Amino acid sequence: MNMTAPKETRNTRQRNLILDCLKEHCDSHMTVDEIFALLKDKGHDVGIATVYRNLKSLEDQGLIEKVYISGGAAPCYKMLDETAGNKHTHHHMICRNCGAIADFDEDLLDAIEKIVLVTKDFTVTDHRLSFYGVCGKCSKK
Amino acid sequence: MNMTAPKETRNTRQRNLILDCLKEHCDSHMTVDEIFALLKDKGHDVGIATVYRNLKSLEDQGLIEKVYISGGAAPCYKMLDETAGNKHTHHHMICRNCGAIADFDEDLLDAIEKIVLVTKDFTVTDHRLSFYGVCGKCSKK
DNA sequence: ATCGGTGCAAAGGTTTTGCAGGATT
DNA sequence: AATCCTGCAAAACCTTTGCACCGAT
Repeated sequence: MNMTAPKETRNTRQRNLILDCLKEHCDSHMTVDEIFALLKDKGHDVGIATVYRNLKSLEDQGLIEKVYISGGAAPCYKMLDETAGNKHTHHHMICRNCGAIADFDEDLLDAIEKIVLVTKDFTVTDHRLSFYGVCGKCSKK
Repeated sequence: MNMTAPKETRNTRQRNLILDCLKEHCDSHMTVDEIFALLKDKGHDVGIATVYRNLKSLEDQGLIEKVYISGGAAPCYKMLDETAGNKHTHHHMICRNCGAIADFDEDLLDAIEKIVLVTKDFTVTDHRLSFYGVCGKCSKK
C-alpha cells in the first residue's frame, strides 16, 4: 500500500533562478529581500510569494539552510554544501565592522561535545557556532 | 561643549515588571508573547508596545540579550548575567525532543579562537555557540 | 491530462510609530 | 517643570494563503 505518495518537485524557471542567486552568493547569506531584489535587477519578474514558497520547499529538501544571525532581524538563506551530511561542519565569522559573513569549514568542536556529554548529561547531535570580531580587511584599515 | 546629552533611563513600573519576568526565567529564554502573557496573568496591564520598547532599550543598555534560536522563528530575550563582561561566557544546550534550553557556563573556545586568528586572519571578540541534542531527562525515557 | 507551481491580492501576524495623557526625575 | 514613558490605535512590515490560470511531467 502506498502510504504517502512521494510528492514530486518540479523544475521550474523560478526555482532555478532562486537557486542560481544563492549559488552566486554561496560564500555568504542572502535575505529574502536581497534575493527578490537581485531577481528584479536581472529583469526576472518573480512574485515575492513564489520566492517565499520556493525557499521553504528548498529548505525542506535540505538544499538550502535558513540562518538567524544573532542580533540581526532578517532570516538569511544560503546554499547547503552538498558534501555536508546531516551534521553541521562549518561555523560563521561575522565582522563587527563591515558585516561580512565568512565560513569556517573545519569542525573543531568534537572534544568540547564530549565534555558536554560527560559533565552535563546532554547528548549533542548538532551545533551552531558563530564568531564575532574584526576581519583581516577591516583590521588593516 | 555637551556633545550628546546622556539620555537618562527612567525606572518605571513597566520596565521593572519586564525585568522581573526575565529574572524569574533567568535560566531560559522568553519570547515577546510569553513576557506579555505572563504580565497579563499576573494582573498587570502593560501595552504590547511598551513591552517592545522596553525590550529594545534594555537590549541597548546591555541588560538583556536577544537570541535567535536557529530554525525557530520568534526571537527570544533573556537576562544577561551581570557578572559577565562584554564577552560571552556561556553557551546553549537545546533539546531536540522537549525544547528545553539550558546554559553551559564554561567557556571552552579560547583555543579555537586562537586557531581562527592564525589560520583565518580574523580577530574574534565574541562568539555564540548552541548545542542541539537530547537532554538527560529525555534520553532516559 | 494531471497536478504542482505561479502571480496576484487579500489576510494574518508581528513590530513600530504618532499622539495625547501620565509618571518619573 | 521638564522630559521621558505609556497606552491606544493606526501604520508599516513581513510572511502566508486562496484562487484562477499556467506550465512541467
